This record gives sequence, structure tokens and C-alpha cells, in this order.
Amino acid sequence: MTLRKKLDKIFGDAFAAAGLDRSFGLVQESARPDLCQFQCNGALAAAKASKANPRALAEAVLAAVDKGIVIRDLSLAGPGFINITLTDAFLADIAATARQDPRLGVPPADPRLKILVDFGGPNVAKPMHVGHLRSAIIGDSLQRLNRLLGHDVVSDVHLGDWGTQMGMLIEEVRLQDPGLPYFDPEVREAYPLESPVTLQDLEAMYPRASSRCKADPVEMEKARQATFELQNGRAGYRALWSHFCTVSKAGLKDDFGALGVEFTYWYGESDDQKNIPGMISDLKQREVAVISEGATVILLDDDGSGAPLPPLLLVKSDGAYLYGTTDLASLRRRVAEDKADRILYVADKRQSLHFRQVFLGVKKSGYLGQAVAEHIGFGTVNGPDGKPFKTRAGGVMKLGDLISMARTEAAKRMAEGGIAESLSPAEREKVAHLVGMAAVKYSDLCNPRSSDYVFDIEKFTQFEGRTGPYLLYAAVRMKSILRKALERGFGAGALLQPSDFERPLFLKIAALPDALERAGRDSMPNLVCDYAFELAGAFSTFYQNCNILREEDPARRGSWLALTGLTLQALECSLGVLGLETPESM
RNA sequence: GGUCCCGUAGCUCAGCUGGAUAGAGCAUCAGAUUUCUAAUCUGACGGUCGGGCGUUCGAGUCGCCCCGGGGCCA
Repeated sequence: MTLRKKLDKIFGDAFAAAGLDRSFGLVQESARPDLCQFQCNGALAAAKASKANPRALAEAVLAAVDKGIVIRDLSLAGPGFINITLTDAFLADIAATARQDPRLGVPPADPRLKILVDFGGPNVAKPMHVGHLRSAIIGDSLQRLNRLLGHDVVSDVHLGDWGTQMGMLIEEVRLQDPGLPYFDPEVREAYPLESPVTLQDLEAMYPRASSRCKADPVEMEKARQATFELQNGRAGYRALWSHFCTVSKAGLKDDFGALGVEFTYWYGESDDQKNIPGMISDLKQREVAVISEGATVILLDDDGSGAPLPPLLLVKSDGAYLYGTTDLASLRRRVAEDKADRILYVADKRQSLHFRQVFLGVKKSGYLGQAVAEHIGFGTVNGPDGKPFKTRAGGVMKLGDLISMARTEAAKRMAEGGIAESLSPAEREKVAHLVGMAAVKYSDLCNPRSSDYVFDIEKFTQFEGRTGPYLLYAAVRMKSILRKALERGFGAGALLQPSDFERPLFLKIAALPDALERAGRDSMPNLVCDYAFELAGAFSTFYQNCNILREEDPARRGSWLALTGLTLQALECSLGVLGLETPESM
């Protein structure tokens, strides 16, 4: 049981003993650390509900609390706050238990769920830009977090590989080289194994094709026709499309690899197409889907929550499927075949209406069963002007450029400070990469995900204060101490009860399981960012005030080394959830 | 037109079921290093929480109206 749950139970019991609902016994971290460590405001809420005197209720609760070995001080303050301070013996006991536990006190998930994370992936043929950063980094953090909590997690990049842009590209290739066999209806097989286009070609072709189609309705119609034929199985187009996908995936794997992001599946929209016709006829047969103005739709106006939603369009009057159709089919497959209990769609919050429609539609279809689908929406990445981010030259900043920029800044900082000079150039480069990635990921994750986001390269390459590099630095100092202790033959010993400088650190270590559980429940990696920063800060204060290696009392030194080792584990655990890797030195 | 989100310190942002003195980081200023990595630590300065009315013992948080910015749908 986590610390907070333990306290909730103690106070829930006390409220129950005082004749009140035990749900009032929720305990939170103190807003006044100068007065106490935790507080319970339940007496105020209970008083409101029953129109009683809050102080009198709090008195009754106080009298009923079983302090045991857990609570040192209990007091009534203000209008009815209950202030709580734990015994040092109990804090030391929690830390000692965590030290013996590879999971650091994080209870295994119960029930253990099958969780599927959909990254709402990038489109084939388009390079990843800073806008794709969030889905990659947030989604990766969620898959790491849920795995750590003990769930069975799989992830799917879910590429955009089936839209009109594919037809545009086919036509673009035809313009450049109409003699290729892909366009010859007589040729049915044995297409070249080598792709006619490289990644660089694709990246240049896409904007060209897109603006051509936008400018000219005739060109757009050609692209639509090509898309239609592709989707209906024209062999030459399928072969060409397959090259586009292969070439794109190789590029995407480089970018995701640099970010340290991995997926279980590299599926795309195309993978669910074959199941759509069967799904449509099933929905029609059960009258979940109806014909409206020539289109097949699911009506959503009966959810009773205020304004009716527009219907979920499944098949347009011209026979074309839509995004929602594909999403419905993949949801159905994920529940039926993957046995997913919880499906997380990590996608820009501007798509929230779309997902509400899809989720209501799938609910009406009955495909979801007991499973839960959630849209993990995140804020838009804008430039300083509040509009979608552009480089100074007006172009889109590629993700790869951002990563190398952060790495260069880190290397520069290391050179200026004469840091890590003893390392080989290759090792220095590795460290610079880790530091740069830490800066980028932490600044992306540290705000609540639904907040909008102003992209600022200065902020992304900042190394002081509340940043990824600060956290790595704290970890590196711990590692350095532990290494030196080993050299001098100093070992870690039993944890003694905390002194004033250590107590905040003990409290933070005890708070790890609650922080991770809440972050997982609400899919909020920023809570893990908060936790890691507070933990590192508590260690820094301890470090500044207690010189571990110069401590002469072996028992105290051993305890401090144990505390340092445990803090390092808790820090690396939370940094691991954020996708940050700590170097040995920096 | 319908609907949703945002407005908090000079800047970038937190603020969990309404609770005590609204918190961080950056910037500015003042300190700390013969000592475990100063990418650090300690402290100070800095806020009519966009405005108004209301509910409440208590409102940044809830309700209504207005101002300003943005998203989505039509």
C-alpha cells in the first residue's frame, strides 16, 4: 500500500469511528510545510454536508485517530484543518522497505490491464517536425509509465499511410517519370525492387504535389482518382505506395531512434481497411448505422449531454471511407484481437470532437465491451506569434534539426566549462546527446499536456534551473559520490532516522509510488516531472549541508550512502519514465 | 451562429474534490566554494489571479455578465 493510501485508511477509519463518511478522510501533502507534513481537510467538507461545526467534527476525528507508530503529531488548526506529522521511525522504515524492493515500493498494478498506446503517427512522406515531438514524447512516457506500474503495454505508431496524399504522390512521380512500369496497366507484377524515390525526394515532392493539387481542381481530381485506384488494389500503384512506405519508415525510425522512442507495432491506417466492409455491413444489419442523405452514418444525438454531436460519417455518398471509419475498425480489432482493456490515443487536442464522435460511435456499436478508449489530447505547438511554429526562414523545423541543435548546445556548454575533458571524444558526444535530449524532453513534458505550447529554442536548450540537465546533474553527483565511496572502501549501512536536512528527502522517497500511480491514472507525465524535480531539489539541499564522504561516524556515513543510493534509484526510476537516461558524468 | 479552452510575478508557466501566507523556473539583487562536480545551494525583490456581480464561514478554483486571445463544428 502506498503512503497516501495508508494515511487515507487511517483517517477514513477515524472519520468512520466519529460517525462520518470515510471518504472525508482523504489526506494531502501539506500546504504549510512549516507546520506539518500532511493535512486532512475532510472535517470542513463533512461540516458543510451536515451543517455542523467543523472544529467540533475535527475534534471528534482527532480523538478517534489511531496514531500507532505512524503519526508523531496531530493538531487541529484554523477552521478545522487536521495537521499531520509522521514519526521519523516510520519514515526510516518506509525508506528501508523501499531499499529492499526492486520496485521501490511501487505496488504492482491491480488489476493488471492490457493497455494500447496509439501515437496517432506521422504521415508517410512527410518529415517529422516539432509538432510531432509531443505525441512521440508524451506517448513514449505513457508507455514507459504504465509498464513500470505493471501493466501489459503495447504501442502502435499508427502511420498516416492511406489518405489522398498518397494519390498526390503517385501523380507527382508520374509527372517526373511517366515511363515507369508502375503506371503501365499492362504490367501486373515484377516491379523493380529498388524504390524510384529516396526519402529526400519524397520530402521535396510532397509540398510540391500538395500545392499543385490545391491550386488546380483538375490535379486534385487526378490525385483522388489515383487514391481510389490505389485503395481498390491497382497493382502498380500498390507497388509504388509500398516503396513510399518503406522509404518513409526508414527515415522515421532514425528520428524516433534518436529520441529513444520504440513501438511494438508499426501499423498504419491501411492495415484496418480490409476489415471495413464487414464492419459496415454488420453495423447496418444491426441498424447501428443508418443511411442519411446517401451516406452511411451513426447518429450520436442521443447521448443526452446537452448539445447533440454531428453524426459519425462512415461511408460518404461516393463510397469513400473517412478517418472515423478507420478508427472504428481499428478500435474493434484492438478489443477483439489485442484484448485491450484501455486504449490511449495520443493526439493533438484539436481532434477532441473527432474522438468524442468515434468513442460514442463505438459505444453504440457495442464493439468496446468493457474496454475504455481515451483521447490523450495535448496542446498545440505554436511559434512565439501564437501561430503554428515556423523557423525564421518561414519553413517547418524538422525534428532531426531540433535534436542536433540541442546536442550542439550541450557540447558547447561542456567545452566552455571544461567539463568531461577526461572523456574520449566519442564519450563526450554521447553525454552531449543525453543532455540535449534531456533538455528537449523535459521541457516538452513538464507542463500539463493539454496546455498550449509556445515553441522556444532558447527554452529547449536551457540547462539551468528546472530542466532535464539539472536532473541529470543531480544523478551524476550521486553516482560520483557512490563511486568514490566504493574506491575508499566506504559501504552503505542501515538507514538511521532522518535529521532535519534529510527529512524532506525521506518524504520524497516515500512519495514516489503515489506520484507514479496518479500520473498513470490521469495520463499526466508532468506529475512525474514535478516529482523528479522536487526529489532532486531535496537531495541538493541535503548534499549541500551534509558532506557524506567526510563524515567520520561510520554509521551515519553508511546511512547517508544508503540514502544517496536510494535517492539515485528513485530519481533514475522517475527519469526513466520520462525517457531520460543518466550519464556517469557530465 | 453553436460549442470548448485560455487570460495568474518583468518573461515562461504550476496551482489536484473550493481551504491556512497564490507557488516554481528564468531575469534582477545579496550571499555561500582550502571540503563529495557551482549545469549547485541559501536569501531578497516581484502578483488589484483580465474586469464586475453573485453563492459560501472561506473563491485563482463554482455560477452569471462583460472584455481580450485561440481551437473545433456549421
